[in-house]
Amino acid sequence: MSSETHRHFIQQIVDADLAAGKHAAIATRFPPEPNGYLHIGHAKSICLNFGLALEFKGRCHLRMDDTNPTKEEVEYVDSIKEDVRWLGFDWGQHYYQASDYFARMHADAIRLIELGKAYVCFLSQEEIRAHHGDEKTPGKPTPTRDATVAANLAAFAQMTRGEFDEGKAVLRAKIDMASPNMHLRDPVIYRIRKTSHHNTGDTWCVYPMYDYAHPLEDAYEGITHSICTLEFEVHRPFYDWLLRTLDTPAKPQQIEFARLNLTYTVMSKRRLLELVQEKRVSGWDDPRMPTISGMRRRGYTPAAVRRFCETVGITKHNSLSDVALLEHAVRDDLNKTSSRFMTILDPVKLVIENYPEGQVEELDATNNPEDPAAGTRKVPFSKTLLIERADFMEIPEKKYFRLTPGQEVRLRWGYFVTCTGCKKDAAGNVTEVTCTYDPATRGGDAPDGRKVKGTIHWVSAAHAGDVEVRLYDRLFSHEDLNHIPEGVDWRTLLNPGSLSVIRGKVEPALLALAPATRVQFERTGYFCVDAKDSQPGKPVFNRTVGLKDSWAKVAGK
RNA sequence: AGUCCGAUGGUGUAAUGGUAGCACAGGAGAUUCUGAUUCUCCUUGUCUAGGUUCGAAUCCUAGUCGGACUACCA
Repeated sequence: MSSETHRHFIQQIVDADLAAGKHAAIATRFPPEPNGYLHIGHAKSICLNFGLALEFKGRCHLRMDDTNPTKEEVEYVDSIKEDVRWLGFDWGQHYYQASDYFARMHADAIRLIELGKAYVCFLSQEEIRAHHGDEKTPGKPTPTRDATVAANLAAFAQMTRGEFDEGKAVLRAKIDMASPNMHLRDPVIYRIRKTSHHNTGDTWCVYPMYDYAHPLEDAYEGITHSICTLEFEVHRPFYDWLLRTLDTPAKPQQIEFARLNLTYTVMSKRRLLELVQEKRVSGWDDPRMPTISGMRRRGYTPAAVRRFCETVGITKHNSLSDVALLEHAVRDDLNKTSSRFMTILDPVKLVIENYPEGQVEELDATNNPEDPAAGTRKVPFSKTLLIERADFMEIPEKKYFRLTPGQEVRLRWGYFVTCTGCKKDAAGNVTEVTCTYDPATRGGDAPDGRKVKGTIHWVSAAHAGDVEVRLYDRLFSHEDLNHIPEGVDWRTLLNPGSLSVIRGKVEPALLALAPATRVQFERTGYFCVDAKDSQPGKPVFNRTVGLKDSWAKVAGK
C-alpha cells in the first residue's frame, strides 16, 4: 500500500490544474458501454473517477456510451446503475447517455463538413482498409476526399435520411492520410446502422463512432478530466483535434491509466459474454465471475472491493495483480464485520460417552470476537454431535492438536472432551468418534486453569439443519489469461473444480438468516446466503473465500 | 517494421537529485476458546551499458524487454 501522503499521477495533475486556476471545480465521468456487465476492472475506474470527484468536491457523471445500437441493451443499463450504486457511489443528477446527444453531435458533424474538415466516403469497408496504408506506407485519398462542402452536406443528408444501405457510405474526418498515427488517417466518424436503438428507437440510421462521440460528450458535459485506459493513448491526438477544430467551449483533458489485470481471471467483456452465452457459468452474476454482480452474490463487500482498488494503485504501466490481494481485502473486511457460526461440511459423529442421554443444553456463543456489539447466541448441545472428519485422526501426525485417542480438546463454547477412540465400518472408514467430557469445563474454560492445544467446532446432530453449500474456487487454472500458450483455447483453461456443491450440517441459528447475509463458518471460511436460490428456512450458502489455513500447509508438507 | 507508452523484491506499489519504504505472498516465532485474527522478526528489488552530478530508481543517450495502435467496436 502507498504511504498516507502518496498521491498518484492523476491526483497530481488535478492538484496542479486546480492550483493553476484552470478549473473552478473538477468533473469526471464513468462512461461504460451498456453491452455487458461491469467487472472488477470497471470497479477500479469507478473508484478512480468517483473517488476523485469526492476528494476534490467536484462531480462525477455516469454516462452510458450507447453509440452502437447493434450491441447494446437496456438490461445492461440497469445492471450498470445497480452495480455503481452497490459500490457506494452516487452520480446525483448527473446521469447521461450518449444517445441524448445524437442531434447535437449530428449538428456538429455538419459544422465539421462546413469547415471542410469532414467528407462522405463511398468506399466499401474493404476499400477503406486497402486505402489506409500501414506503418511505413501512407494512406491513399478516397476519390471524394476533395468533394465540395455542398456535395458533402447533401451526401450526409442522404445518409441521415436513410437513402443509402448500411456500409454504402460513411462520414470521415479530413485530417492526414499520411499520419504515422493511424487514428489520424481520416477516421470514420459516422456510419449507417439501420437498427433500432434501445433509447432513440428508429429516429436515427446514422450513428457516431466512439472516437467522434466521446470527446464531444465530455465537452458537452463540461468534463475537466477524461480518464480512460492506456489503449486510448493513440486516440488522444484525434480527441484534441476534434475539440480544437470545433472549438468547443470546454476542452476536457484525456488522461490514460493502466487497466486492471488479475491472476486466474479473464477481464475482457467478450470472453465474459462467451462464458455466459456458452453456459460455462450460470450467468453474469455467477459467483465465480469477476463481475460486480458475481462478486456481490459471492459475498464480497463494497468496502473490500474499494479497498482493493486502492491497493492496486493507479499507474501507467501494465501489470498483473495477484488475486490474493483481492482475497486479502475481503477477508480483512469480513473478519471485522461477520458473525461466526458453526457448520460441519464433512461430518462424522462424535458421541460423548459420559454425557446424559437425552439431555440438551443451550450454550452461549459469542457472535463475533472482533465486535462485542454483535452479541451472543444460544447453541444446542447434546450427547451426539457432528464434527469435521478432518478433526479426528486415529494415528495423529506430528503437532496434530485435534481429536486423537487420549488427547483432550475443547469443543468451542462447550466442554473439554478427551478422545477415547472410534468405530469403523467394514471398509475401515471411521463412522463414529467417541470421547468423554469434563462437566466442570462448561462454556469452554477449565476451572483448574489447564489448557488444551486445540479447539474444534461442532453441531448437535439432532438439532442440525441441513443446507446446500457451494464451494467456489478460481474459475481458471491458468495464471495469466492475457498470455496463453500458442494454439490453446482459453476455454480449456477453465478450472474444472471451480464449483462443488455439498450438503452441510449447520447450527439452527443459521437457518433464519436473510438473503445476502455474510457470515463466517468457524475455522472454515466466509460464506453468504445466496440471494437468488435461497428459500425461507432453506438457505443456500456461497463460499466467499476460505480462512487462511496454516495447518493445511504443515500437513501438506 | 513504424509511431506512441512503459520498466523498482515472487506480486502490486512508494521514494518527484539526498538513508530504496509499504502492502500482499512466502518463512520463523509469540499470543489466542477459530491452526483464524493480532503482534514481532526475516528472505527477496531499482532492465542493461554509457553519460551528467559531490550525489542518480529519479536527469540525458543508446540498447533490451513489455504493451498499445494498423475495426463502418468501445
